[in-house]
Amino acid sequence: MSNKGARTADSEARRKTTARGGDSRRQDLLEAAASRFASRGYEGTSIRDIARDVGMLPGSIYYHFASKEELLIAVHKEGVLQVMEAVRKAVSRAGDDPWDRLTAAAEAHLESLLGKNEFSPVVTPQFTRSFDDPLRSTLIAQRDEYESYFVSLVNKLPLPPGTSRQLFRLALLGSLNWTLTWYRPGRKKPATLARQMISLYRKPLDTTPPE
Amino acid sequence: MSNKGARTADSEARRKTTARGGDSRRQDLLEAAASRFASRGYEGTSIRDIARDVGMLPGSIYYHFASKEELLIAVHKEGVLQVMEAVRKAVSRAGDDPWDRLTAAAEAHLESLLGKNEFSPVVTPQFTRSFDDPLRSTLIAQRDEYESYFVSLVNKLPLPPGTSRQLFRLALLGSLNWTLTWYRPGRKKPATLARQMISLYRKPLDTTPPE
DNA sequence: ACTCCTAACAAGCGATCGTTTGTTGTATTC
DNA sequence: GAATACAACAAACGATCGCTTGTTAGGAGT
Repeated sequence: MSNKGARTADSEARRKTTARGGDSRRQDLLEAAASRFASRGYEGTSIRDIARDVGMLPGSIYYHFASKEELLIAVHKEGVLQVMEAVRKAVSRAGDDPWDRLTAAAEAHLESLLGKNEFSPVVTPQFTRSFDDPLRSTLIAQRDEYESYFVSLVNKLPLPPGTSRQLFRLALLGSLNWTLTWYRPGRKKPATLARQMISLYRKPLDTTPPE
Repeated sequence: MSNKGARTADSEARRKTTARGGDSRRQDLLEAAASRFASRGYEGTSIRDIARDVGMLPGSIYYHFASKEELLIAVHKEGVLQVMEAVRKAVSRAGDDPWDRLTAAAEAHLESLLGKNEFSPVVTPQFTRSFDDPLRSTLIAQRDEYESYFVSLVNKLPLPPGTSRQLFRLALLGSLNWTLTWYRPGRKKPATLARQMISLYRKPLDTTPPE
């Protein structure tokens, strides 16, 4: 019970800043940056663009973030967090069957990737590709924490002997993530898409009779 | 030595320019731009970067290409052409079996995507995503010509009734193209990867007995 | 009341961006 | 040998880039 009251809690007090509303401007900046990064890319987005979106002068951003790069890292981190929480929650709602759990994860994954969430496109490794190594490693490390969750889901799957679980995971994630390039909202719900993609794997597509 | 027969071929003479080497500098520019675009992205690449790579002053590029955007379009076009030729040739070498033909196409696709070819990463739709509409439509139109070839290959496949051929095609291309984000050379050959990915679809992964 | 901190504004820094313009050496053509 | 076309150089244009600095209005804590 070493809760000493206000003395040790100065770090928490600093996070709330103005007491009412929290650091809402920081969140505004994160969202505006995520949206811009997702649609125009990192290099294609200027500090001035983001500032204009939130109604702030360019220089003022540097009160909240030390650099454009740190803003990117924060956006990426927030994105990983949001997707990971959505997936974890969906899996915990699913039953014990390993396929059901993987399906629930895929559904939640696609829903946050294609849904209203502006952060998730930034999280994709394809986004990370163009950076070089101090920054790149940081982003990959954040992302890996999420990806390893899929490893454990796939490992629990009863698969035919000789099947490469790693390859299956990468192939499935590829199919899912690739929807970002062609999906148009309205046609089919993301969750439906995810379920259908998984069932493509479960059932055999080859109808030619073995001899 | 002075070939006199080139009387009527002034259009061809114009393409070769200096007679020795053809328009080799234009090709140099295309390759340098492709390599930069692939590794740093379009916005992350400056005209000065490309000029330095080929040993030329920045302004000189504008003798060969009217703008940075036209250079991108030319790079993209060349990339589509190279991949399409490789795939067409591979398919024509394959037999009549629809699965064999699709497998051959996937192998060639992955080989040029992951191999030494610097152009192919630029061709991926993920690269196209961040541009806006006059340019974006141009690139997508170039790419669609290639993608429609896969449509015809998948359409010839004997699939179980009720299977969405469109979804299967998109899922497969997703798995293949996503390798760009995780593949590291040396571990496994691209062609092997392609074959294994297709076989993931052909055989059922679900081993739970139906009741 | 008095500090102190927060969160922003205002202005501008040097660097780099895509692009333009004028010029020049060098082959090719007549 | 003169005229032409090619393929590049040299220099700079205005715009925009990420970022820095100095300042200020207004709450919060004591």
